[in-house]
Amino acid sequence: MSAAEHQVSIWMRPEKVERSGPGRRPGYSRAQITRVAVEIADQEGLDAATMRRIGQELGTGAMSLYRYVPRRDDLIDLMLDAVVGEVELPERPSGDWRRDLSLVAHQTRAVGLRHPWQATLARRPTLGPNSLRVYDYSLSALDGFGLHIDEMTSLYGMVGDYVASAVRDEIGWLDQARSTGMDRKQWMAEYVGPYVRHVVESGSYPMFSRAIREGRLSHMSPHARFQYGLDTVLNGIAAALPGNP
Amino acid sequence: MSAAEHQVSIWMRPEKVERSGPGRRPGYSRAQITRVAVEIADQEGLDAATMRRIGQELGTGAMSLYRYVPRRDDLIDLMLDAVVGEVELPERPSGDWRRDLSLVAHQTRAVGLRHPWQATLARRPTLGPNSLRVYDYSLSALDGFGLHIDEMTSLYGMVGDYVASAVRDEIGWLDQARSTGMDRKQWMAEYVGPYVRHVVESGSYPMFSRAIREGRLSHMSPHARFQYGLDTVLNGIAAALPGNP
DNA sequence: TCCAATCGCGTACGTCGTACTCGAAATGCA
DNA sequence: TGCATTTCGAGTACGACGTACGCGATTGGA
Repeated sequence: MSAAEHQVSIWMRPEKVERSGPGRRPGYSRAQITRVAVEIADQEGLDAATMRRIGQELGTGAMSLYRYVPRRDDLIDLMLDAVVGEVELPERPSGDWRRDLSLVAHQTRAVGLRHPWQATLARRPTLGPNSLRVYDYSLSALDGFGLHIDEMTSLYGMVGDYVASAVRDEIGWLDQARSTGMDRKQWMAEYVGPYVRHVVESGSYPMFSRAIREGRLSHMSPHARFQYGLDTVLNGIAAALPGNP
Repeated sequence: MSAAEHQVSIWMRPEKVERSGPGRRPGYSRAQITRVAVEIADQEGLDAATMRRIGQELGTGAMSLYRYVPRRDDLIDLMLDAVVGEVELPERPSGDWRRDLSLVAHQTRAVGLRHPWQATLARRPTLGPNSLRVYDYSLSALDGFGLHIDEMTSLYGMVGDYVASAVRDEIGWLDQARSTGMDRKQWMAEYVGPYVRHVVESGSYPMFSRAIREGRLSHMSPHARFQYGLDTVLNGIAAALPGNP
């Protein structure tokens, strides 16, 4: 029982609130712990957000946190949904699906860049309230075209997958830049360059070589590159919507 | 210097082979270590593939491995490219792009299910030889339609992102089933059910509720579900190819 | 034969998540 | 008001982990 219980996601084990009865009152809260953990992770990376460190930042010890969160992994789930909460969306979609999905995509990217640690976490979709809100907004944007709910899910999935992957890639470059002090161009020239040149000259990978020689994507600004890929995805969605050329 | 050196990916630090000169000859190899690590990870998860455990399986200690691999993270890169090597592809694409990309997608899914640990690793695209081979095959399939190389890259990215995300999702359910002894249906009914019902009944997430009530995706077989999403992506690509209705 | 390079690997350090435990604090009820 | 009951805060401790360091064993060339 307690073995299976631990597998249950944090969303099904709500925080006890406003208990009435005897016993000391809690001095902290999930939200507070989560906030501190996010701050540490933002500044020093997810690995720095250890239980000990979070406790220290709160003026307490590591073990106190376990009154509020069953395991560190669950805390990370809380952190993920917390940052999704920063995605700013209107009450409901505008009616222009392309504009709405673009908004979600750009907002999600912004959050990702603000909290780089979340990009490296590939996990099952969280069912937290903020994630559900974004999901619902996005699917609403695709409603009204006569599509089956499963089609909408798949189409929105394309956007979500693209954004996650693009942000992951972008953050990879930022990390590289921060840890080596070189920007993308320098890095390419001084480190990857020789290796890539070797690969290209081997002649074994003609398309990769073309991408290196003719590709413009890697010379574009991060924002422009993101937009380029997003347009590709949105064009794919447009083709699936009846009545949209 | 050595700080930056450590950031360089494993692909730029090739294994010393066939050294001539004094010194003892190596008793192991990167390939051998990688193979053992993959076997352990397949059977017991990536966390079980510790340096100590890999050494033990080879009849040696943990520190011996560091003669071959700079860091455990680099070993994981090697493992990733090694399993991509299991993707079976013909010498060159057939000319039917949809068939070719489907093949890559299904092969990649098969590899992912065979090595579940790889799904949880979200990292920058590896530049290993096997990964390059799959990349080149896929982009070749999209060649000849007059598209710019960047367009091909973006279109193939949609497939890659979808497959990665779908496999991750599928493996999430398999893990859940293995660790709790329940299949997806049981799990839904006994654990997630009450929570989902609560979410649905809150009325705050109408599209999520519709997905729960009307959605057929979660009732389909994993293979069929994968194919459904893949078709959505491939349809999106078809729309981008000139001359393909 | 001897030197210098390389390998195998034992030891040890710092760090992590977290199980266990118990005194302190806060309440409801007598 | 005093006490029984319940919950919280947090110190201590354990068993992992990755890996820095250093040394003896092995090897080929001079």
